Formats: sequence, structure tokens, C-alpha cells
Amino acid sequence: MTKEQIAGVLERIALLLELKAENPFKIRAYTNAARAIETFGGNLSDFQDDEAVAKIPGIGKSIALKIKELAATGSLKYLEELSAGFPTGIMELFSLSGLGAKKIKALYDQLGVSSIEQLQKACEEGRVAELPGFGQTTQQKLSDSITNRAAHAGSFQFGQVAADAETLRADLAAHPGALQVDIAGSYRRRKEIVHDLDLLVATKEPEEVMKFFVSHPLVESVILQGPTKSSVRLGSGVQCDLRVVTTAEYPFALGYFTGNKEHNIELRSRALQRGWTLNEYRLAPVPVDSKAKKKKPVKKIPKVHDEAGLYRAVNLDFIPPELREDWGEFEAAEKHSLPRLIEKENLRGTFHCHTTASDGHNSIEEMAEAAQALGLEYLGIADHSRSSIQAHGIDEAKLSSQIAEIRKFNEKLHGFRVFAGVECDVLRDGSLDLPDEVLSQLDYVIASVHSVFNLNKAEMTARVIRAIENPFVTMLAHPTGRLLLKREPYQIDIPAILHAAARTGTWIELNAAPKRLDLDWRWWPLAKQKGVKCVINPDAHRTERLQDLWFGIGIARKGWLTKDDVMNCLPLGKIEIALRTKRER
DNA sequence: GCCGTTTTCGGCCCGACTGTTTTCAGTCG
Repeated sequence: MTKEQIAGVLERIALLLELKAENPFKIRAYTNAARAIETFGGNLSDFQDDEAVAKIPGIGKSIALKIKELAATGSLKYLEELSAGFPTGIMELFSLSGLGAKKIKALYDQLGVSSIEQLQKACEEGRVAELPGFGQTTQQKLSDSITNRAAHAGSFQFGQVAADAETLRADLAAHPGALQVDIAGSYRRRKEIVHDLDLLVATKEPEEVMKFFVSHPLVESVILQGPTKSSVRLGSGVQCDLRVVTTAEYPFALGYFTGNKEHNIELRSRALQRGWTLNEYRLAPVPVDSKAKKKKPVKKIPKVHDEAGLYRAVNLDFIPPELREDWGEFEAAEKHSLPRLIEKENLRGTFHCHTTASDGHNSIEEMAEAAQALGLEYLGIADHSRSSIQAHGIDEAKLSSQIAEIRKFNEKLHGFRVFAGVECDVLRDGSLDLPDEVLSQLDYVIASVHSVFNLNKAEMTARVIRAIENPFVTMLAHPTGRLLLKREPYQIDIPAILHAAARTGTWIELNAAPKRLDLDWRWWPLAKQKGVKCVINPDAHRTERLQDLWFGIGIARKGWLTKDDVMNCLPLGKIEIALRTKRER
């Protein structure tokens, strides 16, 4: 049984306990345990070892035994007993916004509603509005919620919401009443998937700013509106919350709404150690507790004017937003060993781009011009090889003429260079789609898997390792083949791939296209530890998409990478040497 | 049900907003 499946069972138990109106802290214990299992990164091959499982913070004896039973038998008696009290369909009601356990229980007990379909019918017949505690408005909201639930499912690729987010940020910043504006939340942490947008404004005119926000043209409907907090639904379907605070509160609110839950808990506990409580508004002395036997000496609360001041107050270096995942950043910030993360300006060129020769939409000249406009010094052209029929892959003859075209084009350029490459398919057996004689004429080669995704882990891993053992292969593109929210990664042993990449000196791509963002940020610290170099590529099929490099920078920062870890931060002269050195290994 | 560098018992985050109420329960993040 996988971690995810176990976590799913624990979450289900929590919901059932909620329906039974159990002790809320017991319910939270199950929710916490689910999260603990999900995010547990340690080495635990066997969930049947209940003593080891109980050592995971948030999991105790009782839940560890239930996990053991699950892992051993695939089922859980406790869950079956709990489930017996309710029809199976009732759980889906939790997915509707505005519906929690209490209301679901009331609908079930009094109307016999136990599925979304039955709820819809009850709303249409006006029976919901007649229940005590419900009314016309609630009935209408539930009905709307059912109609829109597919569109509001609530997961978006970062790139799908970025344009709206930046428009709102800019328009709010232009409002005369807005003193400071940021997009906080998972967006600021550059998560590859976001569920909502959290905007924050410092102002002396909260009502004016709120009014401006809820009537913005991107807003489709207003979910709730108050003096300090409003929530709206944008036309794209994403929910967007705005919090309004004073300038003095701003750094606390920005910190509070940026860090993930675990990061914030750690930050608050550090404040508590010093005798302070931390919330989204301020740092304050812990309220005097009459029951306390001894009084803790309270340190003087320092003045905080910005986020850096907030971290300084608890003896930490400033932690960049991308790292606020409770993933080792506190230890590093304490030891002053946080890396100096890569920035957009560090990029000097990029490699994985397509032209009209295969499935791109622009010519070599147009792509080169766009790269220059972005301030880059070099651009690699890598069209698909012949096996990628769907992408109009090119054969040896076409590739040869493209190489000649690029060489000739370079003669006209000054201070900028186009490199001739190819995105060469890795065939089923790990051999490459083009012979070495052809590959040797190029400046570099990208190896990519575009077919036969369904191999088992061992076969896929061996296939890719064979490909990158070819000395002409410079880099491995999108190593897991995932398409965020659309296609799962294929089965592949990433640590083994990284090991092989370190051995052969092969660079690993961080594909910056927002639908991929592959290799995932969670693997980059391991890559770095093994000495594997990163290359950030936009996989651009048209000039505008070169700007996707920006998404790649966000993920590289999340992966703790510096400019020294990323090959395309090298200037032109040095990258030319690096490309030659790779194939001479 | 989990946890403990004061505690093995007694805490466990809490503030914002809405709708249905006449002072608050439910939901959300």
C-alpha cells in the first residue's frame, strides 16, 4: 500500500468522525497523521513496523497500529465500522464549497440526502431551504456550487493563473490607496500547482481598495466581501482572496500568508520560545496565564518593518519565499548557510527550442531575435528527430541542411550565437533515433523520451541510462515525462538516473514549460549533492514562449539551486568550452 | 488521538465572513 493510499484512508476516517461529531481534536489527529504520512520523506519501506511508524511526528501508537493493519491486510476494521453508519456516496458532498460535516449530517438525517445528485434534486424541490439553519440563500448557493463544481475543482498549473495574478497585482498597485501589494500564498512560493491566489494590500483606505478589487474586470463573481477580507472567483475559475491590512501589519501578514502551514507553525513556535505570540498582524507578548506556575522571562519585542526583520527577530536569516516549505530552511537559516538562489538575470542562454523545421511556429532568425530581446547571449535550436512523427521530426538530410543554415546565420551575428542541436528520441531499447555520425556534427544533443511510456520502472530506467551513456548526449530533457494535472510521470528511478548523469557528466533539464516543470524541484537538492548540473530550458515552440524561462527560475529556486548549479548561467565563451568538454569525456 | 527541556493530564490556532438568527453556528483557510 502506498503512502498516498494510507493517507487517503486516514483522511476518510477524519471525515467520518466529523460526521459523527466526534471530539474535534481526535479528528485533527487523523488529519495531521494523514499529512504526516504524505510528507514523510524518510526511509520507511515497511509500514507494518508499527514502532517505526509511531516515531513519525504526529503519529502515535493507536494510528500506527491501524496503519500496520492496513499495510498487512489492505483493509481496516475500524474504517469498516465507521463507514457502516453512512451510505458510501455521502463523502462526495464534502467536495462542495459551503458544505461541512454539520450541514451534511442535517441533510442526511432530515432529508435522506446522501449524494450530490440527491442534493441537487432536493434543492430543485425547495426542500433544503425549509430545514432549520438553512434558507433560500444557502439552497441557491449549494445549487450553484453543484453546477460549477467541475470548473471550480480548484487545481491549476502555475502558468495558467500567472497572467491573471500579475494583472491583478499591477492594477492594485496602481490604485492610489494601495501602499504595498504582493501575491502571497503558494503562488509566491512558486508551487507548480496552485489552488487559489492570495493577494495582500497595505492601505489606509481599505473600503476603497476592496471595492476596486471586487469590481475588477477579471472578477466573475464575489464569493464573500468584508472590510478586511474578500474572496472572488475569476473568469478562469480560480478563487482569489484579498486581505487588507495596515502598513505596520504588512510584514506579518505577508509572512503569514506566504509560508506553508508547517513553515508557519515552526515560525510561531520560535516566537513562543521567546515569550511572544505571532499572528498575521503582529508579534505580541504571550498573554499572562494565571494558571502558569512560573513566569517565563519575556524578551523585548524588536521592531519589525519588513519580512527580513521578522526572521531576524527569531534569529534567522531571511528565508526566500520559494524555500518556505519546512524542508530544511530553518536549519540553514540558523547556520547562515542558505544558498544564494539563482535569479532570472543570471541566465545567459538556453538550449531546448523548436522551429518550423519540426513542430515550432517560428524560424531560426525569429527565435534568435526573441532570445536577444530577452538579453540572452546564445540560443540552442533542437528540433525533433524523425521518430517523433506527431511533431514532424526531421531526418538526417533535413538536419544537415539546418546545421548548414545555422552555421551561415552565425556569420552574420556579433556577440550572439546560435547552437545547432537536436531533440533526439530515445527509442524503446535506449538507442538513439540518429546515428553517432550525425550527432557528432552538432554542437549538442538533447535526449528525450516521447514514446512507449508504459515500461516498468527497471526497463524505463535502463532505457534512459543507456541513452545518456552515449557520449554525444549533452543533456536529458523532461526526465519524467509528466504533464501536470494531465499525465502522470512514467515509472523511472530518478536517483539512479541522477547517479548515471553524475557518472557521465550529462546535464539534467529543468523543463520550464509550465505544463511540465520537470525535473520536479523536490529532486534538485539530491541532484546537486551528486554533482549533477542543471540546464533550464523553455522547450519553446514559438518566440513568446521563451519567456517560460521565468517559470523555470521559480522552480530552480524552490530546488535550492544557485547560478553555479545551472549550466546556462555560463557566458558564451565558457558554455562553448563546456559543450566541447562534455563530448570529449 | 497526539504530545511533553515546566506537564503523563490537559491542552490542542483562531480570526473572518455569511446566513440565519436576535446572539451565534458553520465553514474556511
